[in-house]
Amino acid sequence: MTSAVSLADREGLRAVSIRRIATDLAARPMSIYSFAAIEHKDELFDLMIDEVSAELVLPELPQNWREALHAIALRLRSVLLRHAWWIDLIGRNVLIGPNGIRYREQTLAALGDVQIDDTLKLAMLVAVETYVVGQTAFAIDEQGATHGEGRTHEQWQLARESYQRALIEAGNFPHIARLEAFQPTSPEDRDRFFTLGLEWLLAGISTALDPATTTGP
Amino acid sequence: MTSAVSLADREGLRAVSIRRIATDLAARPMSIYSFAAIEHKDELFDLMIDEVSAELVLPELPQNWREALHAIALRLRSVLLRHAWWIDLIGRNVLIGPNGIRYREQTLAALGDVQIDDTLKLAMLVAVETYVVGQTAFAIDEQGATHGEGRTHEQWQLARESYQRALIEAGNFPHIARLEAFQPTSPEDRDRFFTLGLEWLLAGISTALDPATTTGP
DNA sequence: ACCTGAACACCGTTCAAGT
DNA sequence: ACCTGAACACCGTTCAAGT
Repeated sequence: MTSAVSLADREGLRAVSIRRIATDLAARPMSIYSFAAIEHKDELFDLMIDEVSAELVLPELPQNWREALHAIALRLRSVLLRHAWWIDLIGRNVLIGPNGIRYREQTLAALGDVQIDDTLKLAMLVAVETYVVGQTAFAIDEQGATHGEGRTHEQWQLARESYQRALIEAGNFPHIARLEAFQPTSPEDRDRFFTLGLEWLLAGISTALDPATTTGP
Repeated sequence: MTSAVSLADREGLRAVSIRRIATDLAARPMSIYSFAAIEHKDELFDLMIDEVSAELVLPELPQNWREALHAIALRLRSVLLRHAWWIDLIGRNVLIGPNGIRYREQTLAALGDVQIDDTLKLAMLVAVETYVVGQTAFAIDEQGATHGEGRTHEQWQLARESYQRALIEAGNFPHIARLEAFQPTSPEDRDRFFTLGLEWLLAGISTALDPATTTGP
């Protein structure tokens, strides 16, 4: 459902309704069920996720496992940021469609030549993937892309700051006060946090692998 | 809103409606807005999140930074699993309430004695936290706690397996076929994946810290 | 000025009436 | 047997009527 995806990209997941899509397609609400071959609205979300999953597959995968995982992580993050509504479905819809499988095959291929236990291999891929998902959820949350339904982003940010400043001044929070940790992060901060953490995770994975068994330099 | 939290725990976030809560409280729908001091339903979710955020705060924080981060990560995971609906809000509602601030203060305290750049410190905390959120989203997704609205979990699992088996057999996915990677993971697998990845991440963070500056042994 | 019930503008989905 | 429009059982929120 290309139209559903672009609708969600533009107006958020809340705007995606059977009736709205029907109107956009100049069809009747009930026609959507037969047209998209779905029984419930949730299956529409599955289709949307599979559609954007196609964007996850890289044209070429670096030979070196670490570079490959790095490239996969960056791509996943950019796709999730491009389709921020995906985060709202992250606990509900497993990657099960055809494109999801292609993506899974590629992630497995990234560690294909590494000679380790299969469970460990899967654990490494899951660790990187879940890290990226978590970081992106944080980024989307912080950028407040999905907040400004009633008020603008600026208004929301202002309300948050003054509310929190009052809370912090009322209580005893030395670490927060020192760090000014409740300042909303900038996009640059979020990029930097993401890259730093990814490197730490990959470094940890690297030490868990016997260097002799890897294909990389 | 204790009643809203327990309702979400029992029946999922979808069941949480202004009208349903009003009925449970033997009140009129519109009374909820003044009773909970909210202007929009989204603010009810903020209140729910702050309520369960109280469970994040540990009674005692280990002195050693690595043990402290480990304990914080385990607690966050268990709270998120106990209130699985939280994942559905993960991209929408920043932790801004009073209890969220107490939690933030404690996480900052975990690295309080470590002598490093403040931004780096924040990056480490964000890395651990987002990793836990991502892993927990994966776990909730896999356990399918939120799926069984129409069909039971078993039916859903079966449908998923046969659908995917067909897809995999039709295409050319050597790595998936070899690993049987699309088998749904067991709870034990998910626990193991979580712990392994957390150790890798903490190991990576550890190497980024000059060992001499840490307080641990 | 405050409260509140009816009303409005939406939902997803059922189901019976029509072909 | 299939399609489809009306209807049902919900939503969040507005707003005017009542106090």
